[in-house]
Amino acid sequence: MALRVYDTRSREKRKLSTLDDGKVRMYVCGITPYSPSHLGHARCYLAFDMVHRWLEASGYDVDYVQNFTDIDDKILDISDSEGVEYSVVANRNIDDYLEVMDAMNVLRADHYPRVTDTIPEIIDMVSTLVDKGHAYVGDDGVYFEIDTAPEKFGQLTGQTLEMVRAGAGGRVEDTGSGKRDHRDFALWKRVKPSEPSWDSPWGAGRPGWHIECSAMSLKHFGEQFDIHGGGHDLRFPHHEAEIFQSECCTGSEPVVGYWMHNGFVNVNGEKMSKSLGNFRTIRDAFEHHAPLALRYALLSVPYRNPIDLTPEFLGDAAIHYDRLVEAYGTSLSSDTESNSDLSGASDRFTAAMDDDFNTRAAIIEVQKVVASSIGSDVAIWLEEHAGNILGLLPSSDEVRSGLAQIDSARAEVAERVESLLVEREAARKSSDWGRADEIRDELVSMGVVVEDGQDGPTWHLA
RNA sequence: GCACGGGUGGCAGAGCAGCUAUGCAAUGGACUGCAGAUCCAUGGACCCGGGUGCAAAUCCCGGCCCGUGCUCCA
Repeated sequence: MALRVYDTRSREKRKLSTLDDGKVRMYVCGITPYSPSHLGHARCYLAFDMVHRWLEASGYDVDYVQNFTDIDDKILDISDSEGVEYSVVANRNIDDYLEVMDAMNVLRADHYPRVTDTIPEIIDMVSTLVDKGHAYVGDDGVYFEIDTAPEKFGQLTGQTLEMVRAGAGGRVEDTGSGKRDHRDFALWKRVKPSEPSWDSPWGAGRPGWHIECSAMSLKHFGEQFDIHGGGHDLRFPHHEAEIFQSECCTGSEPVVGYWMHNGFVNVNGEKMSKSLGNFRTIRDAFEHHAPLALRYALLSVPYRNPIDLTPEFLGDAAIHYDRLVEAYGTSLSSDTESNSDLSGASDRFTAAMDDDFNTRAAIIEVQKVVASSIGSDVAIWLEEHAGNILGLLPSSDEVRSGLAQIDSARAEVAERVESLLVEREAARKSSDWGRADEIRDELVSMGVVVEDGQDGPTWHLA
């Protein structure tokens, strides 16, 4: 039994083997905070939160770094139009991000470095690349020269230099004017005096898009680390650019042991994007779905597969989530054991998670336990597996206080309900269905649902 | 065009050589004044064509179709 992780670079699941035994250094590309977080972000950071939790549950000491790209063209566009500092826009959206992630039980990373706090390290890295001949200074910035390390090209996407040359077509002219080759990419962009900028040996400017991740991972982890995560779309060019920058700077390779990429979110079968008008923020989704029900939905498909968030899919997840919480609550207040085979469920759960974090298969084990048993041992099992590992449960205190609230709400109406039910049973006995249904309607209007069973009626709050 | 990932029952979605996936929906039954809930049971699938195996959704070859990427993107 060993954890196997799919690595985009080698295109296979490999047994996890880390640089230091028992320790995992994990870097995940964070957000560019130019807008409120959307469902694609939810999928990505929920996936890596799950990875984080499973690694720790498996006994690893995890050092988890996730950056904020807090200076960028889109942030500047927004701050210009609002007439505020770029940091106002960035901080507002970072706060939004952390809030919605907290609501979905995402554990905090150990470090959230920002580009604007990493400028000296970025400048050092660019300087080294220039000194080593991997980068050159053009008239509008500093560029990495792909032809100095062509063997590193295509490690994550399988593309060759020729393919990208052919495929880029008309877009070539739009990219930096100082490039010698369109496949080269910017390390440092010289900017207009009116824009926020930092001094550098190449003039005032700001970092290119890819360099911050290389600089931050080098700063926090050193020359090599174990897991690098991010969205599927970042494989090229962003992550391939990181390989160039990091490995050419330090000379150590591979910079990353396992490249992990999560699949995309579709909405009703279409890729979620602003141009299609089906772009949804996490906050909007909270209007219709409990944060943890949303988490349930997003974890119920293996992280590498695309996921289509249709109303039916989200509705199913909400049903399962409610059942899970109910079973947990009932089990919490039980003082007898279920006598069911929980160790078999544990084994299958572990095997599923060890197989490249197959949360779908793991959740099925949770569903089976939820469906089949109630007991104090079930409460403990659910708390560990559905709660601590998958992060799908509110805390036991929250569940208990939720139950207590329901109890007190029940107690408030209990007397009235019981007397109405007595009256209704009398009506039913004399086959006065009109009167019986009238009383049931009255109870419904009080928010009480009546269910007739073999041993007489039972009721609960809607 | 090139690269990568896919095509599984009504729907969603695992499995990736042999053993009921699962959930929702459906059907039959129990219960039932009606409703609801619950319980039991049942049917139903692996894109097409070849190949290798005792055995193929699962491996190989060839098609067809879909998604994503190819310098905004998690």
